[in-house]
Amino acid sequence: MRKKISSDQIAELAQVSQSTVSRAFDPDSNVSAKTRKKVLDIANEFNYKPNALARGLITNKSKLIGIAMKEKQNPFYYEVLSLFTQKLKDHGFSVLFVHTENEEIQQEEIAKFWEYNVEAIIVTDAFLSSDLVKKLKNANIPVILFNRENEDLQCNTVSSDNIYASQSIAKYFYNKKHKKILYVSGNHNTSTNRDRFYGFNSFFKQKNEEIEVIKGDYTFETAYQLTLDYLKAGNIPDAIFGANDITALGVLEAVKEIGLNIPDEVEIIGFDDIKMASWPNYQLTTWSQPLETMVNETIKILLKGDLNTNRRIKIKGNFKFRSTTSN
Amino acid sequence: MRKKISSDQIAELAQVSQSTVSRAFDPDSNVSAKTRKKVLDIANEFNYKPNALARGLITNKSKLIGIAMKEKQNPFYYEVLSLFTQKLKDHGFSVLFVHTENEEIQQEEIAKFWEYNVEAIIVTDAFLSSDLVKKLKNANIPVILFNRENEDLQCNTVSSDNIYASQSIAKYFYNKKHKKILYVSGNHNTSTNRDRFYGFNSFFKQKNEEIEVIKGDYTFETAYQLTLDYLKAGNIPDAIFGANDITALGVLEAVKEIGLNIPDEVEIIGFDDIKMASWPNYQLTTWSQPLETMVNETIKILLKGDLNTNRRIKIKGNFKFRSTTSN
DNA sequence: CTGAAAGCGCTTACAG
DNA sequence: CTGAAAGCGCTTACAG
Repeated sequence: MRKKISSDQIAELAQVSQSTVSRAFDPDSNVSAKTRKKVLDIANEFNYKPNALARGLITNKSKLIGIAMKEKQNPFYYEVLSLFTQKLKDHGFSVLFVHTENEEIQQEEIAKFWEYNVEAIIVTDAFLSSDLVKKLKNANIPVILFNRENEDLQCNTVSSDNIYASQSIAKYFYNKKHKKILYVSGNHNTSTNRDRFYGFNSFFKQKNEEIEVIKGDYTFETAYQLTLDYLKAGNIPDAIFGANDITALGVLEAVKEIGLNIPDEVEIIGFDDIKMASWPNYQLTTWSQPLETMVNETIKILLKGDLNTNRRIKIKGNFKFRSTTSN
Repeated sequence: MRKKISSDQIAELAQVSQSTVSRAFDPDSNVSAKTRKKVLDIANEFNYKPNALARGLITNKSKLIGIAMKEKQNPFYYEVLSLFTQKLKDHGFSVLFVHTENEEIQQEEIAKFWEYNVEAIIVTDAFLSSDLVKKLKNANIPVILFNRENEDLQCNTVSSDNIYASQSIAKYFYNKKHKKILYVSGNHNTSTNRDRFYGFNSFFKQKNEEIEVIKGDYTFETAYQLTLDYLKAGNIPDAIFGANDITALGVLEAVKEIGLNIPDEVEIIGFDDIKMASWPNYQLTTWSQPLETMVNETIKILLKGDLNTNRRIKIKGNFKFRSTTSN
């Protein structure tokens, strides 16, 4: 098994020192144009590329970012992953990816991130114990929570402003003079659900109105089944807020099945604005998360590399009106 | 900015040599139980973990696998990614992930894999030029194509047996005595579409029957729109094969919208068996790809690390009957 | 079972 | 602008 070619060999072929080969690959290094061209040409010919492992070792910058994601069959997070890999690449970072199962990420799940000396860990739709965050901080690995918040955690956080969003949705329903309002929730142990419920519910509380709640889990199946049961029991809401799009789509199908007219008899609003929301058969009105801005803000924090900040960045989204509301 | 603790420092704390610290972390190394415990305890106390970059450099084994994926809003491939990261972890590998845009992956898109010395590259739902494959082979990086095939490419390939599958679907429709058969295709430049069309079409050719074709692109929207146009033009097929589930779901919605009864007037079969296919509102009959087996086979090849094989592994799937067929 | 030492392939002061 | 040399943090023959 032949080994890959190294800078030593390129140096010999180009008749320069190994340091010069190294410099030729660094645009900021002072190398004469002629020498650089010679080196790069030969490197190209032999398909030489600097070994990132060696580089990472000596510079103590792995140029690696760990992304841990708890997949929940929610396409939203795959859009997140795609966006991150693309944008991070623009900054010279590569992505070490790990899939996690639990809402709270365990140390062993991200141990590899540690070993590979990642420059930051982005945790998407899950969180970690404050103990783990502390350990990581000691090891000089900043953690950024994406779309999860936790007051106790000493780390940076980027999410959309869930309370503002759900209040806006509540306000929309309120102005429509809807009386029977239903919230179909997401997982109870998530900050997103907590905030969306809080914003939505507190708005109506203020107006002295009660809302009804179905406890979902951010999946289509649960939302569909429980909403169907609810409707079959004779409950006819005027307006339904599904805690995420997948949930709202489950709601939508249940309402359709019962034969209620959407949006005339029931208005439905989701959250996320995943691609499916715009499918012709759904045309779901939803709250659009400003994904691109969120990703950009995350990368901004990461580029600063400031470990001791504890920022809580919340980004406002906006309505995306389609045909499950009448406006 | 404090640096991470190294084996040197652990050695000093444990009053052993640095080599002994290293050995303590290798279960196959001969270290007395007592020494190992002492070292590991101290390592644990100080959150020391061997630096994978340094290890990769000296062993010339990065324990990194590159996965390149062309996302196509097809949830199937996210299940693939999840499965791979989980199973590879069991073998001590970590995943460098990259998202690509084009059907044919460019060198610069996977240059990072090269630099990080990945032990293999898994390409999912896309392919590479034979030139690139050759270069990678020279650099000692095996490529495994997952769910794409290409006769010209000198690399290993793992996919489900698309021809067998589509022939089985054709046979199913044929035995039902369906006359007007429609195939809604995927992208024409993919091997999956080529094989699925070939298997399906050739079966009917043999029986001297013609099928009709709509040119889709593996997306819901296109399948929905074109099928709707087709139906509105007065075409009423007895049976439709959608080249993947997302396509079949688009077809399903179009057929529903026209008001045809499924499965009595029209039978529909998809391909993949994504989670959505089993959603209560769809209940799509489909051809189930044996995902787990496919992933296992891929990892098997990878563990062998045999660069010069050129295997074409095809795995047979099976029907998953739901309510878009009557049987 | 343990230690001293070489070396993986780079980057980067230092010197000229 | 260029080269010689040190060193990043490991693994692994080699010797004892």
